[in-house]
Amino acid sequence: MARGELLEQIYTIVAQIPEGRVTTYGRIARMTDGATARAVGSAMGHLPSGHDLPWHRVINAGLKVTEHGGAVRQREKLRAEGVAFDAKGRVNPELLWP
DNA sequence: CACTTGACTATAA
DNA sequence: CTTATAGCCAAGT
Repeated sequence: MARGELLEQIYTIVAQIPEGRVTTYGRIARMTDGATARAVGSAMGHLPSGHDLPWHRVINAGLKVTEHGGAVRQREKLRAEGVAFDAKGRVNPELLWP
């Protein structure tokens, strides 16, 4: 399995996340054939300009948005899709996409 | 090629 | 709750 295909799998999976739902880096990694959570995070951080992936629906294992440069914008997008956060900034586990 | 940096996670103390 | 360790990968320098 070529290395670049893992990224392709990651992009494909992220593109499948339904609106209003979320998933984690680790889950995506498990869905691919060999990628790791770190690889998924790296992929999200190196997304080429002009992409159409719902990157904002990918959160960390703690069901929270990882603090990074676009975290605020990410929360806004999720909020706009109807994703609610609790007092600790955590997302409802029921919104997890398999 | 080596080294660093960063949207990760599980485990232990 | 926090730190620390270890394992992990991609892209940039």
